[in-house]
Amino acid sequence: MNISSRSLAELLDAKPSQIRKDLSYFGEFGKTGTGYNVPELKRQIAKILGLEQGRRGAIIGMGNLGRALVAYKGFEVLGFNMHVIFDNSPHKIGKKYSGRICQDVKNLARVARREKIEMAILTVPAEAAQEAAALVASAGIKAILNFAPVHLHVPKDIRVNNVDLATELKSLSFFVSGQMRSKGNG
Amino acid sequence: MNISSRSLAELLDAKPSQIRKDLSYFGEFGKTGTGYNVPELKRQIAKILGLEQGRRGAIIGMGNLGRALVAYKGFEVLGFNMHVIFDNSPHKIGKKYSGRICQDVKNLARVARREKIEMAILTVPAEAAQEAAALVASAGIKAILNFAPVHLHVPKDIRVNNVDLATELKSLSFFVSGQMRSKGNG
DNA sequence: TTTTGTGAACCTATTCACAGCG
DNA sequence: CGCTGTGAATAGGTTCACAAAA
Repeated sequence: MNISSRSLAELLDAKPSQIRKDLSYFGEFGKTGTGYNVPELKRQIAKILGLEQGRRGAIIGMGNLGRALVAYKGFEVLGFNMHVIFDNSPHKIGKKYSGRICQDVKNLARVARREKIEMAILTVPAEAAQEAAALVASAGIKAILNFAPVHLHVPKDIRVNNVDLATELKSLSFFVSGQMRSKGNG
Repeated sequence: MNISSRSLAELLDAKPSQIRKDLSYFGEFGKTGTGYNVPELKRQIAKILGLEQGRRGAIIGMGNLGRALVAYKGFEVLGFNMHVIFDNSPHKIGKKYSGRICQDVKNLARVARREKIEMAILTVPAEAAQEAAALVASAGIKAILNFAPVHLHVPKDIRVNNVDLATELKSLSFFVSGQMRSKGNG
């Protein structure tokens, strides 16, 4: 099964040249006149993203959002195992969520080492986020997906991706209010 | 209470010139030698984002994530009312979630008009997302915050902001795998 | 002084356009 | 032919650096 940069671009609504340029940064995956072999391209992208061997992560914060994420089945098929869960509340530590026992976040470093955790999802309240991030950092975890609406201060070898729903809604509000130039705002 | 572009930049970790340039697109909010008056700046930004009068939204899809979002208190303080909720399942329609009665998504257009809904949060399964987006579009709603991991095809006067957790995790995986140039990837 | 607002300079990203391969 | 990969050309975004304001 093959696909051209043109079809790929239609699917993602982008320009074909963008697809080709982006892929060209990592290798030559296409065949002139034919396009890209889909299973092969998929394999190559998984390799680029470091998803071949699977990645293990922890979810910190068993509030509504944290519980929703533990229950979510969609990560596993991509090679993510996000099943080690933490909280700081005595009411939650030891309880099971989606079949996993909630651990004390104080033990993050120890458990993370044992479970080979490489990434952390932060679903704690805003007030608790910076402290949680510090724990993550001192546990040697280098990647954080942060849902708390605060800017985290972390050592610069740690990557933080923020998912800020309030910002997304503000962006939509700006669009709805009708003052936008034309293209995307953040 | 005043703040300089320098302090603001430190807080957000950005360059001061970035702060000043960005604000300058919308007006002259600062005082030379003094900086920006904080409450005034806040008011101006709320005005720019169209948040003065508050915005009303619907949440479509009462799965784990949808229920977590209805329960979330953090939107209201920003001026968002996201309390009209929908699903397509007979098991959920008529049930209460965080005190709100779940409506049949088939009635989206009628309810949206009555409730002056301007934005929609989509928390439906991937397979249902395109159909839900079509319903949103025909209800006259022009802004969508989409949590489903699919690219939505909508009329071009509709804005879609995507929150794709799988993409975020892939981005972190790429970082953890250690092949990154130095700065941010999407 | 201090600090804004802004052209100019710089840097990065996107798109074009075409040689060359199958 | 059809289509990729890629330099060259554009466009877009960021940072510099300074005149003017307080």
